[in-house]
Amino acid sequence: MSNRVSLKDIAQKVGVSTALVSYVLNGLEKEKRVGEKVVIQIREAARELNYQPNQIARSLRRGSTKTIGLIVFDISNPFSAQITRVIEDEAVKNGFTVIFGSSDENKQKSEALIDTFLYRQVDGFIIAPVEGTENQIAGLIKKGIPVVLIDRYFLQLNVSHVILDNFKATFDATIHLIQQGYKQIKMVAWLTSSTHMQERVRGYKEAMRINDLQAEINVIEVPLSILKLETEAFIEMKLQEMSHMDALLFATNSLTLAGMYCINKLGLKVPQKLGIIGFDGSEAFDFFYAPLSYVEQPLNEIGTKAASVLIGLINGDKEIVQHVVQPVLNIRNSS
Amino acid sequence: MSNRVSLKDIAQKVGVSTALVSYVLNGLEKEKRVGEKVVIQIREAARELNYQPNQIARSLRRGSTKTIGLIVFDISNPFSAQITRVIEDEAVKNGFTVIFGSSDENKQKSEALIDTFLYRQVDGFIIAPVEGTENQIAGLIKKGIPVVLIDRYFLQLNVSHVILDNFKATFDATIHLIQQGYKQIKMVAWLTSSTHMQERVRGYKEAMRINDLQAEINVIEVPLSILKLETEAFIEMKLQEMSHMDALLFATNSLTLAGMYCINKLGLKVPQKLGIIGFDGSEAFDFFYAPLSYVEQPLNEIGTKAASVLIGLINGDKEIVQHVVQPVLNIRNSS
DNA sequence: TTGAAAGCGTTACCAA
DNA sequence: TTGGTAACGCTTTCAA
Repeated sequence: MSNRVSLKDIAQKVGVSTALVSYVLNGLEKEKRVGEKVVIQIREAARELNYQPNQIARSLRRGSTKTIGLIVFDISNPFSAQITRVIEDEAVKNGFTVIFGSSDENKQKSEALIDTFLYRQVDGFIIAPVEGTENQIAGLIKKGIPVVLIDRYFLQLNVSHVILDNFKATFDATIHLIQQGYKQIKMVAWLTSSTHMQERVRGYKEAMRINDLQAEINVIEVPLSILKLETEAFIEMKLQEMSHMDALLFATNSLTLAGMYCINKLGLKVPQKLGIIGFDGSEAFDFFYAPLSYVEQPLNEIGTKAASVLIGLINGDKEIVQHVVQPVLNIRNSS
Repeated sequence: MSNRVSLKDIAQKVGVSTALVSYVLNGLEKEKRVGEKVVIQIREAARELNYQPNQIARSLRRGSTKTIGLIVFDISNPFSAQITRVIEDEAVKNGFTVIFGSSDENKQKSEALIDTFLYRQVDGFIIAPVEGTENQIAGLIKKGIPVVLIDRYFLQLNVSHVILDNFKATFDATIHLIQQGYKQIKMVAWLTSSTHMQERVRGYKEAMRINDLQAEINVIEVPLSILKLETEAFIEMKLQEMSHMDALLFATNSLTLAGMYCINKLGLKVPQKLGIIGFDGSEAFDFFYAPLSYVEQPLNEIGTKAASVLIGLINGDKEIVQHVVQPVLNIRNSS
């Protein structure tokens, strides 16, 4: 009972060529000066046969699919999911559909996804790029395919991106901790050479430095290769080794959550014995016994901007847009 | 610098027809008995020219897109996001790509998404169906398009689905509360005639009934139309009106979270004065001062099963599969 | 063993 | 002004 009605069926029924039907159904009847009665007949027939245009055929012909390929780290992660939602809305508003994939921070998966999306002729990409995939991104650019990076970028690559002011994020957070009287402030970060992580570490260090606290600078670097459950154990171990420490600044959401479990387990008193600032929001932060202060990324702005820049590029904009959004420091009971 | 290399380019370069190239690049050289040197030449040329097959053209020709259309309520909601991830993995494993959209529990959006995905010729749908969209789903079935519903289903509709045993979920939870000595157990649910919600309410009522607690049955019904922030205020109001109550059972994740905010605000002592059981997991549950007991849906099973059933249908299975998964009751400090 | 050619459903060029 | 018809890139049948 498949409803495969094509332009040809309508054309036959009305007794005209498919061209006319196409014009009318695309609203070009004025421009192409199609006879009035023919227009009405075609409209009528289309409704009667319940005609549904075939986007695949249209895409093949037009050379554009009205599809955006989105690559995030993990769609089940709230950060990815929220930004995906914002991108979806902006895409739909502009008549685009989103196909997505999760890279799991894995180079091979990233490449496989890019290839799949290329085969499917996406009009452009929004990518949260995995470390070490400069060449994959560069390859897209060389092919002339519109790309916007989010969350992270590559210094050597002249590509549009929308990212957080990572330096300012941790700089402000550290300054706040110092103002609250904390001095032995340690940071928990991922061990990676990614620019965004380097910038977050630099923000912390710089804030410490200009307050004459160099001696206290100490970054707990968690290897990326570690499994989720091990993260907690690793941080716990490091915290116990730490001889003096009165505040902790976390570099990402996942590290914050792992840290919260540790702090609960070790029974550290927040904020009296230990000040904490987390990264990104989470409902879990609200229910920690001392609701967490945290650095908030304006996800709406990032997503909307990324999508609109990409759609601009798809529509022919030539200008590379590198947009930096400002973090918001939400202060609550934990610092 | 666009890399538009087609079969024809390779054919020309090697001096053969596009048919041969197609065979070789699809691995049919044995079956079609293509000459050995020709095979090698074609492979070589394809690599040299960096040939990328055009899925759009292939889809048009084959009449299948290897694409799954996924409609969830809201991709930014962790429940949707997690199940999406599972579906993604299963899809990728089988060579499918996922296009998705958020319905926001809105009939119009649901219909628009279905239409968009139809135009795009998806091979099948996985849908968490919005209340009142029976006809939209029925329309797909009538067209012969494979559909699998998740989370909810329609009694009148004979469609494949994968859902939770909703009755058992709340029945078991209520029984547990009763066994812990709670008697004045109230339920917080959405006000809707959806089967899944009705079943959850029924599970609660039945457990109360068989324990001679009919008199205590009381369902706080939150209107669906309410805004997120209002949910909290509404529940708070109802809780204050409640003259006697010693336990609360929440019917969904969002209601649980809203309830947790209220309980914190009203300063109710959990579990001494009030037992709580939530629905679905959440990191926030872990950090509530009395870590929450909750009914867990096996999301992995739901997603995997839904995807595999759908792929089965796409590949020609005729059988309608209606799969019910079992809830897991996780008991912790709050009950 | 190979190739010509017919489509898939649409759009858009160009001829009348 | 209107309407054929070629072409988008691929698969697949049929003939050579």
